[in-house]
Amino acid sequence: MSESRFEDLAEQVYRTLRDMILTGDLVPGQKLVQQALSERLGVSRTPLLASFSKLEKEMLVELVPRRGAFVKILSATELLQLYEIRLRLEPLGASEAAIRMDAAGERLLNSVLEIHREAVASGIAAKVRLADYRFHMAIVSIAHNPILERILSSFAIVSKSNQSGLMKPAPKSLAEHEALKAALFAHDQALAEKLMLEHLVEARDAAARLAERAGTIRVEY
Amino acid sequence: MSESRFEDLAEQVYRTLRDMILTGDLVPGQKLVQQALSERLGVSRTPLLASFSKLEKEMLVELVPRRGAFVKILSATELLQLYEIRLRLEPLGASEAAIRMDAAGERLLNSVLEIHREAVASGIAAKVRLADYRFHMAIVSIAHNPILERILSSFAIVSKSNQSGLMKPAPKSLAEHEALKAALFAHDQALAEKLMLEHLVEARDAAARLAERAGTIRVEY
DNA sequence: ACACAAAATATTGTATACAAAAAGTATATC
DNA sequence: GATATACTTTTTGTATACAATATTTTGTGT
Repeated sequence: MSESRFEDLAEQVYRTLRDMILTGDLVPGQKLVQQALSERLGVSRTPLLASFSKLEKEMLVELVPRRGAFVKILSATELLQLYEIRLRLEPLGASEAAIRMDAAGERLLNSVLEIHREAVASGIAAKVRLADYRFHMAIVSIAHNPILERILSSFAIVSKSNQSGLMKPAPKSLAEHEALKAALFAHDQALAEKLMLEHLVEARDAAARLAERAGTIRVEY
Repeated sequence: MSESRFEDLAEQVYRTLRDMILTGDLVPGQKLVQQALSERLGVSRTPLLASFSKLEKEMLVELVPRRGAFVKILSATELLQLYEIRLRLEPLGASEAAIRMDAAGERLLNSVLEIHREAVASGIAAKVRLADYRFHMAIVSIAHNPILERILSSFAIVSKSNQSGLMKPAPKSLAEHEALKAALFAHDQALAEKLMLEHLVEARDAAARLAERAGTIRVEY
C-alpha cells in the first residue's frame, strides 16, 4: 500500500473546508449551505455531507439537525478547555520532538520559522496566524505521533479561526518559537517541554479571564 | 434550544456502532459491509455512510477508499501513543473532577463503582471492561469538560476494543478506582491527579513493552 | 493439481429524486 | 407598528439508482 492512495471526494472536500476554516475563508458562525457550497466546489451534496460529518468530529463544524452545518463558534469556556488540554499535550509533543529531532526536522523547523519571521515583518495578521499554526504543527510532526498531531491540529484550527485578535504580540511569540527551536535542536527534552508550557500559559490565562468575564453564554445557531 | 433536540439517523447509527465497538459486537479488523449493515440496522446506506465518517475521525473505524470501512486495529505503536496522551489528559480530568465534585457526582461515582464491583465478582471480562470504561467516563463527565470527554471516550473505546486481555488484574484496578474515588470525594486535586497517573502508568509501560517487541509492523486491510 | 485469464457478482462512491422541515414572505387583524 | 396566520420557497435528511472498482467464481491450459 502506498502514499499514492486514492483520495475520494469526501476526503478532498474535507481537506478543502478545513483549510478554508484555517485561513478564514470560512468564519465562525457561518452557515455552510449545502447546495451553494456543492456548486462552488463542483461536487454533489453527497461527499459534502460526508465531509461535514468528519469536520463535526474534529470540532471545526457544528451540525444542527434539520438546520444545517455552521462553522464552529467557540464559547469562552470551550476556548479555555482547549487551552487546558493544549497545556498538557503540546509539551508532550515538544518533548517527543526533542527526542526525535534530526536533519530533516531541523530543515523543516528552520523553514517554518523563516516563514514566521517574514509574516511578522509583513504585519499581516492572517499570515502570522498561518505561520504560527505551521510552526506548532511542524513540531508535532517531528514528534511522529500522528494521534497527537490530529488532535492538536484541529484544536489549533478552531482556536485560530475563533481568535481574530492574537492572544500575544507577534514578535514575542516569534521569539519564543526561536527559543523553543534551539531547545529542540539541542535535544533538550525538559527545556523544550518547559518552554512550550510557558509559551501557552499566558494565552491560557487570557482565555481564563475571558471565560470569567463571559460567564456562561450559550451560543445559538 | 433543548435537551429534547431531534437526533437524525446518522447520529443514531453512529451511537449504535460506537456502542457495538465498545461491547465487542464489532471487533477490530471487521469489515463493515454497507448493504448488510444498513439492512441489519433498518436504514439506507446514506446515514450509515455519514456515521462511518464520524467514526473515522474518532479513530474507531478506518476508511479505506474503494474497499470499505473496518473497525480500527490499533498497532502497538498507536496503543502506546494513546497511553502517552491519556497519561497527560486523564489526570487533568481527575483534577477538574476533584474541584467540581458534588452530591450528584458522588452518587454517579458510587453507582459506577458498584457496577464495577459486581462485574469483577462476576469474572466476566466484557462486564469488567464496560464497567472500567464507565468509571473513567464518569470522572470526566463530573469534570464538565466535554471536549476532554470526547477525546478520552473515543480513546477508551478503541483501546478497550483492541485489548482482549486486560492490562492489569481486575481486582487491582478496582482497588485503584476506590482510592481515586476517595480522593475525588475529598476534593483532593493533587492526590486525584497523582492516583490517576499511577493508575495508568503500568498499563502505559505494558504498552511500551508491546511496542518494543512488535517493532514496526504495518497493518493491512 | 496448479496457475492464469475471463466472466460474474458484490461493493463502494457519487449523483439525484423526493418528502419533511425550516425559513422567508405576504396578508390580515388589532 | 406589532403580532398572528397562511402560503411559498429553500434547505435538509434520506432513499435509491447508476457507474466504477474490487472480489469471487468459473473456465482453460499446462
